[in-house]
Amino acid sequence: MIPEATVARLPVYLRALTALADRGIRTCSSEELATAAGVNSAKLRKDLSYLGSYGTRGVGYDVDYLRYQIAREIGVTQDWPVVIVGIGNLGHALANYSGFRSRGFRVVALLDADRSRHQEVVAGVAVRPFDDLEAIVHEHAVAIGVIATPAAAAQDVADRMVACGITSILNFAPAVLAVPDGVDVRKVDLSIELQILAYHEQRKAQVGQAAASVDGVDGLDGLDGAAGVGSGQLDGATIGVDK
Amino acid sequence: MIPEATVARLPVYLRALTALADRGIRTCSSEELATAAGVNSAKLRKDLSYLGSYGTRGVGYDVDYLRYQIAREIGVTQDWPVVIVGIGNLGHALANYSGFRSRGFRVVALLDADRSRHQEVVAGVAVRPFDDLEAIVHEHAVAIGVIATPAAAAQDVADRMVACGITSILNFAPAVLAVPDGVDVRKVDLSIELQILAYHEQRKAQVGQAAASVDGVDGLDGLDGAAGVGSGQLDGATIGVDK
DNA sequence: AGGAGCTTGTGAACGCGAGAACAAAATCTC
DNA sequence: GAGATTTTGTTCTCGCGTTCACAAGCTCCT
Ligand SMILES: NC(=O)c1ccc[n+]([C@@H]2O[C@H](COP(=O)([O-])OP(=O)(O)OC[C@H]3O[C@@H](n4cnc5c(N)ncnc54)[C@H](O)[C@@H]3O)[C@@H](O)[C@H]2O)c1
Ligand SMILES: NC(=O)c1ccc[n+]([C@@H]2O[C@H](COP(=O)([O-])OP(=O)(O)OC[C@H]3O[C@@H](n4cnc5c(N)ncnc54)[C@H](O)[C@@H]3O)[C@@H](O)[C@H]2O)c1
Repeated sequence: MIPEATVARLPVYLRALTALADRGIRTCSSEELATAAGVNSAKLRKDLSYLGSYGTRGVGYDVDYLRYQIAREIGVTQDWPVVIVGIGNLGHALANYSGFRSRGFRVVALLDADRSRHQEVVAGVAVRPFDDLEAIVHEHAVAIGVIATPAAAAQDVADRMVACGITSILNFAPAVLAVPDGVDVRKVDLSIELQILAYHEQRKAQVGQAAASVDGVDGLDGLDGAAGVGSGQLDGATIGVDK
Repeated sequence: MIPEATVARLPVYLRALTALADRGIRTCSSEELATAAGVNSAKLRKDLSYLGSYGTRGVGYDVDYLRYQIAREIGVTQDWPVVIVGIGNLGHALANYSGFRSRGFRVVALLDADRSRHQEVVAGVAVRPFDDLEAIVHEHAVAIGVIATPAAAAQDVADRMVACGITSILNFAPAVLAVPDGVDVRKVDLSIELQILAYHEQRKAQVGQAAASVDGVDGLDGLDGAAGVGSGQLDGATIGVDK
């Protein structure tokens, strides 16, 4: 129903609205909200129009009301239980991350295959054996799992998650996961982000060099609009399994 | 020159090729590589065609040769110096992450505004005062900066980075950064990823409910293809500043 | 050497998202 | 209360990315 690109921006709007509300602002125009969210106002209005007509012409949007509507549409008015698997460097950071709870997610369990970690308590939650996964998923009706294990273990963990009934996975391991239809996978991949930056960085350097060697000394004048403009942030799909 | 969507997938291909090489495979078809990378083979071939004709018809691609060509195109045959600012929970994990060095990036400095952290050494790199940023950037010719501070500090840190000459920023803070033209910003936002999953999760639940109430008892049979299919992973642009 | 069998590289069609532009609706002014 | 002003919601167009389908080209076998 709602385009995927719009769904990806709704959380940004939600955050911007929360920031406005925190500053005591009760009403805002599409222009203001768009600036706060880092998009242009036409796109913002079109995105919001998919949810319904929650604005008032000539006035703008009621911050709290719009916030609630977006939150409801995304589904973060309720609390989502989440399990994190792989409590190493990254898993610890995630477990300690306060942004989870404040945005509608609750870490109900931390799981790790390494026995020596089972004594530990991170952010008030005990680290438990990976084999407890099924019991926990059933007990708390967990639908969302986070994978922070090494890449080699990621597919196994995903398979186990799916077998337990988890239908949404956030994967931090640099591995391509195969999952059945109906299971969503999103990946967060630091190295890929850096490599994309490196690519553009290299191009800037090349253009600079070429301009310098053509113009003579200082090829930096005409570059402002030429380098790194207009490129969006979009990643390849990793959802479902392709046939 | 190369479409942005393709640039974002090249690192995935690179990783898949490395995995194949590690398994001793010297040659692969577009079909095999596409499967390993989680995309379809037509897209893979088109992506690779932007780099040149590095395959052999009837045979496929030489794994090592293609790997080198992609690495060269991305710019990871050279080493990129990187600074990380904000050595808290997440900053520690990033500093300890070995995937950096193995993929063409070298952490040359860890910076934090908090004095009490300046004694610390993480993964062999000392945590230094944030004010050392300029000296470090100049000394090591740093072009890429990583922000792992709280959201409130992110814009300040970005401004300082840009002032020092950094032209690529990877931002982990949940904040919209405004930067001048010519500076690339990519964001990694955990909460947004989770919220996108929550949205789809909620929709699955709604469809399940509707089907159950219409079909009578068990509405789960016909759902396989209906829920969470074909949705890609793409995020709103955060590059450059919009006017 | 020549044909059969693969596999790549690309032209063309299609669908989706971005952005501009405008009409509809609310408030404000007098 | 009527017109001016502001701001939303929507239509339309353009461009990009994905996918299909096939011709071009390489190898192997006979
Ligand atoms: N550290 C980072 O900043 C960072 C950044 C980007 C990506 N990553 C990726 O995130 C993942 C985790 O990184 P890390 O630095 O925390 O690694 P880590 O080695 O510190 O932690 C991995 C944890 O997973 C556990 N584990 C291993 N196999 C398991 C299994 N089958 N089931 C359950 N738990 C298992 C290990 O016991 C360990 O505690 C890796 O795939 C890494 O590539 C990490
Ligand atoms: N921890 C996570 O798993 C996680 C996940 C997603 C996003 N994030 C985001 O990443 C950021 C860091 O998270 P964290 O959990 O590591 O927070 P943290 O509070 O543990 O660490 C933040 C660090 O930044 C330092 N800092 C603050 N202001 C600074 C400044 N102006 N200059 C330099 N350093 C400064 C602080 O001293 C601290 O060491 C936050 O914006 C958070 O929202 C964290």
